[in-house]
Order: sequence, then C-alpha cells, then structure tokens
Amino acid sequence: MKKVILHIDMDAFFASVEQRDNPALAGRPIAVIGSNQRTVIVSPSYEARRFGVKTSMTRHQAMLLCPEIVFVTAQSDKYAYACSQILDILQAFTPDIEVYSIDEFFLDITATMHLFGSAKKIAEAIRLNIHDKLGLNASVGVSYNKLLAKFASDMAKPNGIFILDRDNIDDVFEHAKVEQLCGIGKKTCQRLNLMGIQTIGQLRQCSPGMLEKVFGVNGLLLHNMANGVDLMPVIPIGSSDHVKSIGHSMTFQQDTLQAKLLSRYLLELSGMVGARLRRSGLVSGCVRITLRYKSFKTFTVQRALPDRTDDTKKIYHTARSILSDIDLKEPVRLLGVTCSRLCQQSQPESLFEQDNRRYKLNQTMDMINERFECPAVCFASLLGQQEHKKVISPSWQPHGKRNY
DNA sequence: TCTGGGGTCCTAGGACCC
DNA sequence: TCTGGGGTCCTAGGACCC
Repeated sequence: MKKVILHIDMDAFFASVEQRDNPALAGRPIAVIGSNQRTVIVSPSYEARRFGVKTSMTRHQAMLLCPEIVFVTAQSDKYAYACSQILDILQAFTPDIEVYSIDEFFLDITATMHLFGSAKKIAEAIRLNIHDKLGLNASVGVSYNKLLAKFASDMAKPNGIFILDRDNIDDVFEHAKVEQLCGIGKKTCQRLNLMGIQTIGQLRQCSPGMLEKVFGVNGLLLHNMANGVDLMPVIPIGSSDHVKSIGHSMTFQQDTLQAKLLSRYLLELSGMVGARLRRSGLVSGCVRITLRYKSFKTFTVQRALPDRTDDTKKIYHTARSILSDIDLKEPVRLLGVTCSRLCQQSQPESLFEQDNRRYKLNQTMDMINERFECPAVCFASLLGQQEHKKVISPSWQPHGKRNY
C-alpha cells in the first residue's frame, strides 16, 4: 500500500522564536549566533536571508551583506521547549512521528488519515495549530516516502504546503537541481556537475550501471533517489534505534599549544561526555579525540578501552594519553572528546573499592549539576576556567535520542 | 573578527586469528 | 624454503545531515 508521509520543517526556527519573544526584533533582519567569540550564524531570519545571509557564515560576512543585521545569542532551552510543544501538537494526528532534528519531523499518517479527511487537510491543520498556539511558521511537504516529503517541504518554503505525487513528480524533478535531494552534498554535486549533470531530470537519464561504475554503491543510491525511490520507514520516537556515540567539542577563543591548558579542556569535555553517558545509563568502549589546528586541518585519534566505562576520570585519562602521543604541529583551535561503542550499563557496582568510590563521586556530581543547571561542582583543576555556554545543536532531540 | 557543534554511515587498510 | 584465504575487529578519514 502506498504510504502517506508528511515532513514538517520549521521556518527559520531559532530566529523565529527570538522574533516572536521580542517584538523589537519582529520584521527585522536578525541572526541567532553562539556565545563563543568565534561563532558562526546558526539561524538567520527570513529578512536577513533576503540579503544573502546564510547559516554557517561568520558574523563579519553577514555584516558585509547586511550592515543593519541584529545578532542574538542562542537560548537553547527556549528552542528545546518549543520543540516539545510542536511534538505535542503533532501527536494529535498520528503516533508515528520521527524527530529528525530539533525543527524537523516526519509523520506517517497512512493509518490515521481517514480520521481527518486528507493529507492536505492534516497539513493545513498542523500549520494552523503551530501558528495559533506557538506563533511560529512551519512548512509541510506531503508525499509517499521520506525522501520526497523532505524534498516537498523545501518546495513549500516559506510557510506553505507542497504535495509531491506521481502526477507532478516528473515535471518537478525535470528541472530541479540535483543538490535539492537530501543526500547529495557539495562533493557529490561537484562530481555530477563535472559530468554535465545539473538537474534531477539529467540524473534520471543515466543508467544505473554507469552511476555504479563512477560512484560505487552510492551510484545505485543516486539512481534510486533520482527516481523518487526511498524505502526508509518513519522511525517512531523511542523505538529500536540506539545512540552510537556521544561527544563534545570546543573551539577556543585563542589557539593554543599549552599542554596544561589542553589537558584542562580535555577534563572539562570528558566531564560533559561522562555525565551524558551516566544520564543515559550507557558505558563506552572507545574514546576518540578530535583536534583542529590553526590552519583548520582536522583529524581524530581513537583508542579502545580495556573495559567499558562511564567514568569521567577514565575517559579523561585515555583522552590525555592519546593527546600526549600526538606531536602537535601547530597551535590547536578545537578540541573534542567522543565516546563510542556504547552499550547499556548493566552492573554499576565494581569489585574494586576504588571504582566504587569513583562511581559514587560521579553520581553525586551529576546530581548536583543537574539541579543547578550550570556546572556547580567540578574537578578542582577546572576552577577558574572560562565558562563555555553551549549552543544547542540542531541535532538535539527531546529525548536525547536521534533516529535515522 | 575568516570558518560552531553534534551526530551517522561508509570505506579502506592493517592486525590478528583460525 | 615461494609464502592461501576467510572472517572480524580496529583505526582514520571523508561525506553528509541538521
């Protein structure tokens, strides 16, 4: 049976929340940015986009395009709350909801559509509800799989509905650019363009064999995408999928080669990662550090752990040991710590007294820090360090899980 | 004032074991 | 002395997404 899938995509989400909450910003070109001095544009308002301001630009670039632009520092908790409110609205229409990111949702309405009339009526009702209850605009794409629903929501932007069906897909795809397909990024687009392929219509003309020869397995995927084939189901909240890795990174205000400073940052990052592991009841079997040099050269080094752990000190000691083995070639701009090979914690109590003490120390620190939002308790070597206010990542999830 | 942060998936090469 | 081959795990890098 043909499925009916909706893709809900919030319009300029972070910027719209800020404009809604501060009337002085309404109708003006604004951009939400991080708190770090070396931040980029996280979310430009539509007024700013008209000047050419885009996500990931530096503030400087944005100001050159739009001198009157107003920068607003991101307030993560507000966007997280708005996301949970949107989810509440969507749940009235179907339980089959996939939270793709903080401002994107896939809905499988195949089974519930008959209760509300039609896909178009549901899309209209969702948009109206979100607008009336939350004062925010959403665009909705309607189609028969996720790939096409997502494509359609882009066509619907801003603040509209677009239905992509067998009746119009050939016409729409004929002149659409290949990069409009989710999964074709900058590199693949460049390679296709070099082959003389600019539009999805042209990509459709290529034989799967030829694409496979050039792109390998991905060639067949490209062929399917160009023909609107996508078999991925909507993965409802909380089902099966598990988190594969948990990590944090920070770009410093100033590049540094100071070993002591780098170690302290590693401890801070390890603490953040450890706390999240413990909160999720997970233990990790592998620690990876990410380094980015002044020149922007970025690389990772990882090391397997002898035993799985969620302990900050063990994560930190592994991370520091990796770092000490690296012969730093340039001042460091960014440092990251990521834990992977995750599995559920089964037995927190250890045979060793020292491990037990550590477990209790971690638990107590987590408890206090969760109560007081910002880190209230931390290891002594972190005292006096600059505070890093985190900008919420667009991949943030209301339940700490992201389904793919 | 160049260039954030958090993820997933895939590939390729090497180590290691039987 | 002429040294296969299959399976699995680990590591690093890259593409892509929001």
